[in-house]
Parts: sequence; C-alpha cells; structure tokens
Amino acid sequence: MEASHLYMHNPKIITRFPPSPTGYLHIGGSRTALFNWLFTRQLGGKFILRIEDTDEERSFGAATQAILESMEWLGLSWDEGPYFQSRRYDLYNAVIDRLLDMDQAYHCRCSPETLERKRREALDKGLKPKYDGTCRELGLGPAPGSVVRLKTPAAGTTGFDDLVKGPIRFDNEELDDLIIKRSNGSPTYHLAVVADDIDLSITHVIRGDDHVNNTPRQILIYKALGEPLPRYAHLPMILGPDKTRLSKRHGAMSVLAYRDMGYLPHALLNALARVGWSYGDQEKFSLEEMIEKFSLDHVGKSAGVFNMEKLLDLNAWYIRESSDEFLVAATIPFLEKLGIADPDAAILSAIIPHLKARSKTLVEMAEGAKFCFVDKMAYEKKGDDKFLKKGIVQLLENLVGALEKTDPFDQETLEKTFIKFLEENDIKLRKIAQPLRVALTGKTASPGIFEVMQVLGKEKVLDRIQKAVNHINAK
RNA sequence: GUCCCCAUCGUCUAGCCAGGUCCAGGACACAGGCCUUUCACGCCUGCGACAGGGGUUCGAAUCCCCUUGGGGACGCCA
Repeated sequence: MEASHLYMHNPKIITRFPPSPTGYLHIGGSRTALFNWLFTRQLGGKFILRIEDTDEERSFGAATQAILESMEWLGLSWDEGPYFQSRRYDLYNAVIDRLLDMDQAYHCRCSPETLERKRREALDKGLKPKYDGTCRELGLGPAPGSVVRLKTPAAGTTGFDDLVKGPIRFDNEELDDLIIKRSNGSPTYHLAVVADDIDLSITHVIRGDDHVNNTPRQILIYKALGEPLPRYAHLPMILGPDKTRLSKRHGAMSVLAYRDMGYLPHALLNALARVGWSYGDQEKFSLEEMIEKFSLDHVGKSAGVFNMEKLLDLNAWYIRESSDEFLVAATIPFLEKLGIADPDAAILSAIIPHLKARSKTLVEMAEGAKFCFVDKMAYEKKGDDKFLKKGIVQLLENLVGALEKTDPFDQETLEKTFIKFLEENDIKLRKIAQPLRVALTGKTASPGIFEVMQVLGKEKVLDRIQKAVNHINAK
C-alpha cells in the first residue's frame, strides 16, 4: 500500500485533546478532538484526554461531565485519561522549581494594577503591550503576591514547521516574560500544557490555530527545559455564519444540543470532518474511511463556516442509510419527549421504514411516527378545512364497507381493494387518498396511504375513518 | 496599534506544492422539470467563484510582490 502504511500502528504517536471545563464542548472543540482522534487512530497511536481545569474560578463540574458525555456520544474514544490538571500541581511545581534553579525563571513582584496600567499605556502609544522586565534581574525571592516568570530570550527568533500551515517564525522581541506561576501558587496555562505534554510524551499537538501565537511561548519553555519539541498542527478556526469567532450568539453551543435536535453522531462527525479537511470530491465517509483517508496534508489553511444545512442533509442521508433496528432504538427517546411513553415496538418497527426518506432528524422521525400511537385524533387545520368536508362522507362510508371485507389487511390486498373501489365509485385515487390520509394521520403529509393502513391495522383504520365522519358531521 | 495567519460559487470545498488537459469540478442551499395517492426520496437541468493591482512566463486559479479584506493573538483565561 502507501508509504503511510509503514507508519501504521506506531505506538510512538501520542496525541491529546485538552478541553477546559469553562464551557461545553462545541463544534470547534469537537472538530479538534475528531482530527486528533482520526490522526491517532490511523497511525495506531495513543489518544489522551486531559481536562485543563487550572482556572479554579471559571471551571465547573457540570462542564467536565458534559464534555465527557459529548466525547462518548460522538464516539471519540480515548486511550488514557481523563487527566485533571488540578490534580497534577506537584508536577507543575517541580517543573517551575527546575526552571528557577536553572535561572530560566524568576520571581516577580509587580502588582496586577501596575501591569494593567502599563499595558494600557503601551496600547495607547500603539506599542505591543508586553511585560517590561522590571523584576527580571533583581534576583527576588518568593513573597506574598509574587508570581514566577519565564526568562525569554531578548533577541533571535523562535519558529516551527507547522504540519498544516508550514513554517512560522516569530521574533523573540515580540514575546515577553510570561507568568508561569500565579500569585495563588497555581501554574498558568502555558506551563501546565508544556509540563503535561512532556510528562505524557505527547508527540503531536493538533489544536485550533488560535494557538499559533502561543506556540513560540511554549516552545521557549521546552527549550529552557532542554526537552524535545512535539510536532505542531494548527487547524483553521470554525467561524459563525457571520464569520466571527464561534460564541453563544451563534446558538446550539454544546454538541449535546445537536444530539437533542435529533442528529446522528456519525452525521455530525462527517460534517465536522469536511470543514477544513477534504478528500477530493468525496462528501460522505464511514468512520473507517475517515480514519483511513484522513491526512493533515489535506487540511486547508483558511477558516470556515459550519454549514448547518449541509449537516441536515447529511443527517437525512445517514438516517436513510441506517438499519431499521437502529432507528427504532434511536427514535424511542424522542417519542418519549412527545409524550409517548411506551410505544408498541411492532408498530414502530413497521412505520419506521416508511419514515426514513421523510425524516431529516430523529425529531422529525418521532413526529412522523406519532400518529400511530395517538388515537385521539387532532386534525391539522389545513387538511381539516380542505379535505374533511361534507361531500366526502359518503365515499368514506362506502370505503368502510370495502375495507371491512379486506383480508389480509396488507398493502397488496389493500391496493386491490382500492382499484375495485375506485372503479365502483368512478373516482381517481387522489380524490379519496387525501381525505383518508387526514382521517388516519391527522396530517396532509405522511407515508403512502396503503403503508399507513397496513401499519395501523384494520381496527384502527375503521375506527379513525368513523371518527373523521363524526367529526365532519359535527361541523 | 503591533505581531501571526488566511484569501476559488451564498456556504463547505477540488484544483495550487511539481504553471498549460480549468472560458475552473463536486457538495449543500436556491430555481425549474420529471416521477407521483400527499410529503419526501430519487433523477435531470439551471443559477453561481479564481478579492484587486503589478510582475515572472509562450502560457498563471496555480509562482513572486504590493494593496485590500477577513480571522487570530497581544491576560496572574485556556
């Protein structure tokens, strides 16, 4: 096979997905997780989940729970973890001490207020706001309220060869002495990430390109520590429809919201994969295909908008492709939400094949199946007005007679009954089909009328026709 | 403001690295049609883009530069 085959089942590939539990897992984060997962699964490496909860104020437990639930729902299995950064402070402190010992870091006693003032002044003057190094050469020791900063080289450049963007370089002049330990003793993001990535032997860092600017800072920490660098791959952002950063304004933040809207995880994954990654003209991929065909080489460089309509179309397609058994099980929770607690399994399995091509989501699937389980008919206004009219009563009553004699009550036999019935009454099928549809389903749109009758069975069909007749007569 | 990144239909994208086969292909959406017991599905057709300007070259969507536009970062958030 291809050269890539040589790298398969390479246990040396280790990746991670490190969400922070300050919010739910959204589209952007899910795509990052997916690409990490695809890359790792293809090469037979190890995929680690790590929760970055060093921000004690903004992290919350429910978010962690939702993230794990989201990952599981999507089927993005991890091989190790979840690790929680909040439980690994010993590791970070050891790294910070090491940096201090090596004179690669120093204590800083500048107050947040002073820093903020200087930052604003610099911005006003059109300069890049960066720490001015006040405490850098003071040789200060720890004190209440002090922080630890990394000593960044004043000159030179720091660069890396990004697996999707190509070579990127920064002048060290642009960087400042970043804080690696807060005054409350906790490590900051950059320090914790690097310490963890080293500790977990991460070989490939695949993340959103909002981290491009963070990369040189993190590389500097690796260098100060004398540790080998991982490879970096920065994925282009997924933007909202207005082409700005994804945020609550764009609705449906959590991927769990997509689950609740009746999307299949596979459809979401497929849609996600196609934002940023492509494989020629192919649009649909099974999980196996995605794993097999994924390549960082074919990840684009430019940001993209997540196309909800395409997701819907994909979801409809995956529903059509799903087995009936799968859909029966998947639809039940949605029927429950509609108030149908314990749907008759036989009826549900009978109607679902006819609903597949008509449902773009599981919500629609449940709505389409609902009429099978509700005997108290509620007629859709439009259909009621248009089709349940006096003039049809006689035909419906005649039909009852014909239907009573139909046996077996299946599609094929029903069609025969109808051919005869249409002849006897000298009408076209459409004349009776729509009123009958409304009588049986309450709606003007439904699966084929013969399918509907067979699924409902003779008893319900006759009952509902009678109810419709009564309803019309009562008008 | 400074730095970094990006730039093909409304949207996702193929093509670009190795320039000609591209008056630019696919998908979604949209419009029209066919099928038809309704609604869908399916099928067919249509609409629709190389941001602008300079180069290089016999030839540029493809290479180079500038402009413009967009995004990101600049935090004791991650």
